[in-house]
Amino acid sequence: MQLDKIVGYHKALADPTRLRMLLLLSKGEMHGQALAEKLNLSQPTVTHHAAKLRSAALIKERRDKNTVYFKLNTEFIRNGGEASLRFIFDKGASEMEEESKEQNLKESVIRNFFAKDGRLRQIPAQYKKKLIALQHIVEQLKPGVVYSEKEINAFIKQYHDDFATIRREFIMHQFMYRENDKYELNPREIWTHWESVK
Amino acid sequence: MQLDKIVGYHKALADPTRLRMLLLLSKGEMHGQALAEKLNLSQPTVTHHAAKLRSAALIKERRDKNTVYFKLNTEFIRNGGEASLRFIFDKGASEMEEESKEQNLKESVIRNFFAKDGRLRQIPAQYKKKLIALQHIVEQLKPGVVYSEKEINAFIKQYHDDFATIRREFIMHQFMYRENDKYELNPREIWTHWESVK
DNA sequence: TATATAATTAGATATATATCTAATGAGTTT
DNA sequence: AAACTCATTAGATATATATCTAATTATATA
Repeated sequence: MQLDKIVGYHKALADPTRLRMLLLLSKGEMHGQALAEKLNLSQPTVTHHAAKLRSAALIKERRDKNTVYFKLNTEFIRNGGEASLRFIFDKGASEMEEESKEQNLKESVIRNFFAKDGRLRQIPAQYKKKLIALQHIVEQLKPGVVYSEKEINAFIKQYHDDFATIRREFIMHQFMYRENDKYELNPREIWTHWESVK
Repeated sequence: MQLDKIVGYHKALADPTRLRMLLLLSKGEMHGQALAEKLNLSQPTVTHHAAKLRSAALIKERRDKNTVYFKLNTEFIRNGGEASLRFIFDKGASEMEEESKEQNLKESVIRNFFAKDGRLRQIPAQYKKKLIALQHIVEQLKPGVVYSEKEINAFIKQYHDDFATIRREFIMHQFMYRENDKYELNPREIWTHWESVK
């Protein structure tokens, strides 16, 4: 049971200093020293908070020379808050100890929505099943590889003709990360954040 | 929503025991003893957590005889999560008044620190005034243009001989942005320094 | 009135964490 | 190589908080 992920998410946001950091970053990326100065904190304190925000997937970092720039993980923030409480409502009558149920569902989705040749028959309408199908496809991409939009489209078309929709869902649900029309897989921790809990 | 409110909201959700309470309550209302038993906790501990959830408006209570029943504050939970992060993307309205107040200071700094030929007499020691002087200079650069370090140095030397210090301050205070020795103006929203984040 | 049940408050303790300074690391510039 | 700059790690400290037991309060019933 991954309550810990949700707890971590809210812990990251349960501190005024970190909220102020996010507020500053909402205007654009900043490096550590600038943040420390704006917030009247020491650099180590900024590092401390940045680590928490990063491990909750709320910010991303980029390094230039020896300075590190932080910026919001915007897409995640937009979706994360809502997702973090969905588990309260989406949870059926089933108890927490039934994690195997998750596995069954996964297998049934793959069995029923994917043809023998591996193509996706149709995009599941049900939220949970859709995520499972998306994840099944996205797992065929290689971590760390930067793909062009063309490449992503071609890749998706192997599975389904509506590549535009699926490509958008990849971004929407944090399976991938897009910058300047370059696509890259997000780390697994980010896109296994919630779905196992609901 | 105020910063403290948001912090309180996330603090309430930043604990596994409280999440499990919400999960239990999502199936229907329960009284304290039942919760204590289900969660393997003492009654006082349940009281403790219930108080936190209540003051974050996540649950409501009802009393019958001498037992207290808890239930989810469903509407709030459905809306509150989204709202709690919207502040990051909204523009703070209270910052507007501050800006007019600072206009006077700005004029006085430009009057006192810049000579008639436009050169900077000296770099102000006071933090706020220094920022104003830096901004006054940096505003002469064109947005969107990528400058080399040589060009930046030459540009600054029109205003002051110590170009190295001022160039560093440009970066430090987010007026400019450096990547691979190329310099570029940051968008104005980033270096509008005098809205402090309290 | 006395007794029983549920909840809260008080007080103690252990763990977590926000922050600082000092030391170290990593990368750049001279 | 030495000096510089930004970031991180280590270690210390103070505050917050999750949990317990014991005592108290509130309500109901015999």
